[in-house]
Amino acid sequence: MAASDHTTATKACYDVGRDGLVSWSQPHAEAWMGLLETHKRLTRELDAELEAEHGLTLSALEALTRLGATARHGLRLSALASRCGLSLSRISRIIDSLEARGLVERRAVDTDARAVEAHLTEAGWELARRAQATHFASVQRVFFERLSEHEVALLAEIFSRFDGCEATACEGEAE
Amino acid sequence: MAASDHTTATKACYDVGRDGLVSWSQPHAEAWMGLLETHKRLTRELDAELEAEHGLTLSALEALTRLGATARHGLRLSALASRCGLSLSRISRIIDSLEARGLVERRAVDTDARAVEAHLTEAGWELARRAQATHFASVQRVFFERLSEHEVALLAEIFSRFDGCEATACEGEAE
DNA sequence: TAAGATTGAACCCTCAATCTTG
DNA sequence: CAAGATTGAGGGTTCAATCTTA
Repeated sequence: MAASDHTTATKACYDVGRDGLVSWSQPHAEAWMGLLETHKRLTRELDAELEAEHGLTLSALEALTRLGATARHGLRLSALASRCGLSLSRISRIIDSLEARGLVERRAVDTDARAVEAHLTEAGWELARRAQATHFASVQRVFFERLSEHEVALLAEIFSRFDGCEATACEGEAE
Repeated sequence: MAASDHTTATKACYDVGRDGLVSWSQPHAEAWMGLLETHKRLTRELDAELEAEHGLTLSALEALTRLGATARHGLRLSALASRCGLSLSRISRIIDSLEARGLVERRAVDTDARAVEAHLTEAGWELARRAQATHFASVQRVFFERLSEHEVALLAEIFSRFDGCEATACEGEAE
């Protein structure tokens, strides 16, 4: 695997092997691949659990949670999409399915006839709380239990650097 | 958001707010959400770039790379699936599309008539090297450039704890 | 013209069913 | 019967096209 030994150079993160194929130095490979694989493993497990227990997908739970986090338990679809990091198209269909289950309802906005707000119903609010409780316990079990407090803080700091925050997402709209 | 103050208790990672909705303590929220959002952001950017430059998806590049990493530039579909962390079904279709582009070919295995091996063609091998080179540079740009060497090692160590390594994936098959 | 939302097409992925061979 | 592979169905997601309204 012909690892590069000049650990002083911050830039040399990968090498070309004798056969012409590129490969990272070991810690780099493990950090990047580890991010991908850890994400895949954890989200699969959490998603399956959430689906089995509440018939919700991770994205649907996030939508419910974002709605529940606002004062009026409602948000415009476009605002919800941007907060969830999903396309407006996807959010529209997620709301379709939540509405069909009676967890959410669409309401017209009187100040702007183009807009639609999704609002939690009583059932939606109750499911949001129940699902969040079990989901949080699951995340605790599969993720936080393997980390020290110090490491949690470290990860929080590191991931905050990738926060993008691309203009539109940061406009602090009223709730 | 009514944060819990007993930082000595390692277990208290979330609280129930005055309104009944659960929320994590801030560093926990940022660590977990940060993992999800960072993964989403980075893979989207890398995937788009890879698609634009080489017409490959992240998974297709991984398949090509795994094949190129073996001595014979070939692997059984089931072995490839387990190394990529994808379903055999998905791998079969990825190989379909790579084969249609002349990057890979399916070969029968003489010792087991049920098995099929995917082998890199000359064109596939060349694309693998080119795509890897630009992809590695992209990962460097969007990921490693924001991390110190120490942090890379830290992340590698942390993510290794989530390695699952569930029996079948760990049987060191010959290449 | 542009913004908010919806819809159709297409891709990535998994699961279950099927077919073939050990 | 079990293992390797393929195929059909279905869900999650995005993009482009469309419709309505600011």
